[in-house]
Amino acid sequence: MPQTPATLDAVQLGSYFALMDVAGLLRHAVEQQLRDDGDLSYVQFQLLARLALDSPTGSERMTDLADGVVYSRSGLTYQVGLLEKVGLVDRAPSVDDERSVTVTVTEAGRERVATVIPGHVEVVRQQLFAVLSQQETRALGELLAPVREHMRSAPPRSATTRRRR
Amino acid sequence: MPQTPATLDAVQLGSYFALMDVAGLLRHAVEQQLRDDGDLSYVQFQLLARLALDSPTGSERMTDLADGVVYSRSGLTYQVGLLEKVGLVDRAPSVDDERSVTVTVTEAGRERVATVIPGHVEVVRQQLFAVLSQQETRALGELLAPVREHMRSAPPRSATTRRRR
DNA sequence: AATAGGTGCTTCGAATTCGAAGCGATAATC
DNA sequence: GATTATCGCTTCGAATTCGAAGCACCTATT
Repeated sequence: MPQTPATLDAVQLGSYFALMDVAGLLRHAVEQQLRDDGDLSYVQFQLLARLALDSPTGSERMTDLADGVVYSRSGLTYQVGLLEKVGLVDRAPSVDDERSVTVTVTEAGRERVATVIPGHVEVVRQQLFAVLSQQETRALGELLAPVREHMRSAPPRSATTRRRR
Repeated sequence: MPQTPATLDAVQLGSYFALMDVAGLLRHAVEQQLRDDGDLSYVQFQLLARLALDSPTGSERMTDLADGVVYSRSGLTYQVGLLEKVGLVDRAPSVDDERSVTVTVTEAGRERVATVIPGHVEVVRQQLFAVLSQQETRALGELLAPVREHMRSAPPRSATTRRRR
């Protein structure tokens, strides 16, 4: 295999670091806005948004939520517990499988998402899209979409290709 | 201002989520490799790499380190403390300013970085660059570099543009 | 239909994270 | 040059995170 040197060239390094930095900075900015405007963590927002905006029924099983978000099961239990405590979601055993727990957004949960969205969008626009043209935005998405597919197909929690020591 | 609706179009949303997802998944993969191969967290690796590879002297002030990494001061104190405890860095008061602390990589620290780098590079290549052509890799970097500049210039920890409630 | 194994979620303890408050050291102002 | 503000770092407590272990339920094998 001649084409796999143990180095990243300068272009690759630059892209890699830029990606990680941008995501980190964006996440910080977004988290602060969510905290200020709606008293939500990024994860909580993701969960609520997924339930309120993506799910037709407003409900999902814990496992499906965990798979959507990049997140551990136990962490999910914790965050959903917090959301339930403040009345933004309900939790109930699934009808067809007693093990499963179905999480459902409450009306208050939907309202909270609606409250937070405008500021959220505004931050993302200012931080990320302010410096990207429409074409560049499209290009970015088209570059990253297949990468995401690729990464999701190779589960990150167990696959390091090989493990030494 | 007619060009600032409180919405992100589908293309923007897709790019935004793809970016956050990819970065999150990549970070997971990388953290696992670092843990397995060198018993380092991602932050610790960033710190060591910056000292060992980017700094001519192998030293930096705590504040400069914190600014380079996206990280809180107290978190930095904690992690540098861990690194010092295992002998990968030294910590000493600065000569010119008694308040400052100068952190320096030790020889062991340099070796640790060297140990971890090949696997690290391999993970990044497999997760990220396996699905990107050379041109695409370049394009990604060129898209993100100005974004990073923009974000760094507007400090994320204090600027939410405006805060309600 | 009994047993063995797999699934879905939670509990637990340890580690990591942050912001606020605190402490000396330095800089700025008068 | 004394006082006041600022800076650089650490300590502290609270919150969040994870993986491992545990528990209840479901599925497959016989």
